[in-house]
Amino acid sequence: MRLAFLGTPEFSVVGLAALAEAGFEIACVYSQPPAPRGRGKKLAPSPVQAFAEAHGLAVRTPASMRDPAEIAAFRALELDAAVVIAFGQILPKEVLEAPRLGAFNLHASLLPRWRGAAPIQRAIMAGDSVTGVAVMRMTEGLDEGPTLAVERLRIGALDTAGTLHDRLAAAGAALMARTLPLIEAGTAVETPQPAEGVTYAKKIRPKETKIDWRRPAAQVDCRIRGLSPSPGAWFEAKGERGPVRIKALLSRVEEGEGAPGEVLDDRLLIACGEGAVRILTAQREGRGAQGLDDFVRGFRVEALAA
RNA sequence: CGCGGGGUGGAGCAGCCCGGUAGCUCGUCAGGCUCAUAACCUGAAGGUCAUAGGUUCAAAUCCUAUCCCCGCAC
Repeated sequence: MRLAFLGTPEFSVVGLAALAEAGFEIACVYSQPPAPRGRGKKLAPSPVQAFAEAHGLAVRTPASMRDPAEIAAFRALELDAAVVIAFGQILPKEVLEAPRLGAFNLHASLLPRWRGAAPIQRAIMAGDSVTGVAVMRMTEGLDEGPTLAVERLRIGALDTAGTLHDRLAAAGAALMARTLPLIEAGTAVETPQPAEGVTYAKKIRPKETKIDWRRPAAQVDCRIRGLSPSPGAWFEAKGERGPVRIKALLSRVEEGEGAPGEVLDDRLLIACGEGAVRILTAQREGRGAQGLDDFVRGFRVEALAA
């Protein structure tokens, strides 16, 4: 099968690698153009672009797929199908309809729940116990197309967006690789998404990352794990030279009572609006992530900053 | 040239401002105590203080350059 692959972040790389490995012909890889990333605001290629170049695949990084010249070039590829995994751009109808069989998207949620940008994080933040991956035929609406294959995955109590991301990426990559042949054979069944249960996974905003200890422990815990490892939920503790910003990367709900934000013991047990949360993995500014034992050895949290 | 933090025995940190004996918590090893222990007590091993220069009688500490890690912003 002759494919174009459109994707940008690490999540997409897993899918691209799987398709290449499975022997699909990757006519061209599309990714978002290099953008200033990381420290020093240096221009860096997206993970997908980096992977594609390292593996000798043709890559294009147009600023917009709406560009008529870009659309013409896309048509000229004479594709069987386009595979889109977290590309980061809305694709015009002309692009979706250019490949012989159409364009197919891998989405990391049980559609129609969590359509949109940050489905993995939102699922954990909402306290969902199950999520999944879905292959769907792309239509013009945002993640509204009919699904062709779905796989469910449980969300564990200690799952973070990071661990779940990895499992979903692997499961999704395999699902896509399995489903494409069915699509080509014409045996794949398209199921319209139900009208009920639609939710949207909005992009994570920095404002959402500060921990609000007044919320119930379960919610605080979900937020911590849903935002971990990136961008990370954080709070400020009282340090000798002023407040120290600490990221909570993994937590667990525990018994405990106290005023919200009260430090209940010397092992990062902090009172919430209801119950308490113990932080199991933490990271302070300038340092790497540390497990509870290591963190506590070098930095004692006695009270949170006001 | 975006802003900032950090690299100190195996792990996590303090010491740096105000140069002068290598400190703390833990781990490891040996011994002791104990019915016993991840508990407690005693002792020991283990460090080119990221790297390269410089200043100085003397540098973990001050100056310069380089490498690596991290947070914010993006």
